[in-house]
Amino acid sequence: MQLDDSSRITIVEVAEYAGVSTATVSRVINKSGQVSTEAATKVYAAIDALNYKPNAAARGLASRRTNAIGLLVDEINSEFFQPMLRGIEVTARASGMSLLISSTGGMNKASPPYPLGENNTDGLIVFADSLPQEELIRLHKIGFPLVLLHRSSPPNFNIPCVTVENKEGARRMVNYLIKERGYRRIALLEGPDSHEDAQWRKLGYQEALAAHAIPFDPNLIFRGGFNERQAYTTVSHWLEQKPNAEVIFAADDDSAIGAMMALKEAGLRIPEDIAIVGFDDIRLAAYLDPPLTTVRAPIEQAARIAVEQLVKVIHSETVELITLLPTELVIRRSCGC
Amino acid sequence: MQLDDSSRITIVEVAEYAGVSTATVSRVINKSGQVSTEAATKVYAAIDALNYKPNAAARGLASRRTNAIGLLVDEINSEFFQPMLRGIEVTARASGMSLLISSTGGMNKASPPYPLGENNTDGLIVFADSLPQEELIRLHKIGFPLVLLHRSSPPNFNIPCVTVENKEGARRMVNYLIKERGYRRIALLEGPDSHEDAQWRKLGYQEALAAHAIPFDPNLIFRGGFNERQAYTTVSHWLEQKPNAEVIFAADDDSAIGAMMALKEAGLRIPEDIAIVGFDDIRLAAYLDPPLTTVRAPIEQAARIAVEQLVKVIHSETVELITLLPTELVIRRSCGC
DNA sequence: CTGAAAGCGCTTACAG
DNA sequence: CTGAAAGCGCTTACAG
Repeated sequence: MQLDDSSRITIVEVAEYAGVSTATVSRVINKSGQVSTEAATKVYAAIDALNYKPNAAARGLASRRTNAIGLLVDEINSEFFQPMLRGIEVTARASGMSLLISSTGGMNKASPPYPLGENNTDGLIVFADSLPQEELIRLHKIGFPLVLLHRSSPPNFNIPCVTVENKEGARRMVNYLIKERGYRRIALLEGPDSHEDAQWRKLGYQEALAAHAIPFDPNLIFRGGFNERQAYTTVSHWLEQKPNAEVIFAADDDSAIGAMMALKEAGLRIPEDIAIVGFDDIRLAAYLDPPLTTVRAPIEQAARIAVEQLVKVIHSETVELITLLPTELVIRRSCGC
Repeated sequence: MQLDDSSRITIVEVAEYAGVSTATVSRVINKSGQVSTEAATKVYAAIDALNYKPNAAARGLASRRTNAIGLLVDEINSEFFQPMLRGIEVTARASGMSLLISSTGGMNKASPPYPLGENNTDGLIVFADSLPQEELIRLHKIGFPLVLLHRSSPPNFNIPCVTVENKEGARRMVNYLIKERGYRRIALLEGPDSHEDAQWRKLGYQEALAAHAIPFDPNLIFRGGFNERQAYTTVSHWLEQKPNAEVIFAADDDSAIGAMMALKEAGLRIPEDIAIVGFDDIRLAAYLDPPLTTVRAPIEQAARIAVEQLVKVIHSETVELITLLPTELVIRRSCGC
């Protein structure tokens, strides 16, 4: 279906209607350069009368700016993304930038082409492991604005990143389980190795154990994959071996949900027979039976800040290289409180 | 921060490197027109060697296509959006289209400019009430590809739409409450008037009552606003007047959650003192206490189909004018079963 | 099958 | 404060 060409209004028509040059129209639209009030008034009137809308592609080509930022994620596969996408969309729009969203989930992430980059955006928010390190470095080297979300910069490259206090949150949670609840056999349902949130949370778990002189036991580490289904399967199999953990620390709430389902199916009572805690505090966490003790992560806020930083980088302003947002323990009944 | 200009590879460099014209390079990239295998091989080699990426703005300007589709929503404010955004992103990428997402939530929706339209996309998915009817009609009149999601076409304009069987789902739910559960005083916690899902669901409610000769009682209609907080407030106030409804039909699961909270706070047992049901079957519904009886809506599937249709419209293919996806009763304990 | 050239609709030095 | 003109990096008739 072709657009009705007769209705295509360009800057030329506006200029003619207003009796000025296209350069002046451009200056008025972009509020760039000096324009007399008189000329500006005529231009605004013309724009209104003709219902003119600048062509984004032409602007982009001429100015070498797209006025768009991109968000790259792996896959929109959990509740986690609702607050994140909301924060990004709201802030992008408030900054006057268009927002392009794409995922690299289906493709071979190791090699190009990637859907978003220097040819179609002014800058990119890269979530977690949605892009390989080499591509990050390539983009950064050509001076392309980049902000990492829930991931830190490759060493020596200083790409700004925004994330939450994963290690500290996990450390505090495990510390709480040991000190306040008296648990010593704490299983970890860990996230994917490729996901930095998972790595930091595991580290926090290990540090807390060490601080209490509890030896790290590899037999208490299991794959939850930040994924309900995988956690369910893992925990179901695990239970067949009569494990003697007192509590499961699920590295995110999604895997906690899967684990809880497996525990219940095995006839175990939570938290009497085995306790469980999660991480993130997604909306569902408070509604589980029993309600899930977890670590609250400010997901929407991190997303907002990432966009604000990206806009600054695009404008060549300086930004924090590392933004670490505090997390907070949320004690509910699943840990035996 | 300026991109390193020396690294800017254009189609001209590729053509020189390959020893062909830019027209040939363009034909290879776009697989348009005839190109000898020999020439194509050289071009591919050049693209690889130079790490060339076509400039999206230039392509858009020259071809008058942006290769992008837009999604317009009101506000990304509930879990509902996770499956919807996922469905749209996945299908857009599978179709080789970029995806622009924006919301009209903060702005005065009645008047332009709108963030997405004919100047920056090849077509638009318009969700619910994110755009006023006049803008829809304006876009459609200039031949701009449009698909409506969870909303039907303005009369006489035949804009393709994709939605779920709201009326039928609501009708079946209320019918079930009357016939199987014996309820007769059924309160409706309705959604926003501006949201078509809300209108159809109310209609289904009314039809089911009529079919059983139960008079429609305006005193049993309350505003839930498709919103947990609003539903909570509404139901809390309502309870102060000692209402005698036997069951609440919340027009979506979010408002059902708010209502349940208000009921519990008032010391009412669900479903013994008052039953409740919802609509949508968001993930949380199954985890509520008691688990929520609701109507399952295929949200992700509707989103996928909408994008597929939009791509067809962009390619001037014919599509269904109305796609109505079936909904399904999901019986859980909140209705007294 | 291929290339020269016009043109897409803007922005931006440059000159005045 | 204003305009003429070049140019952004592609695509696409057109001619061969």
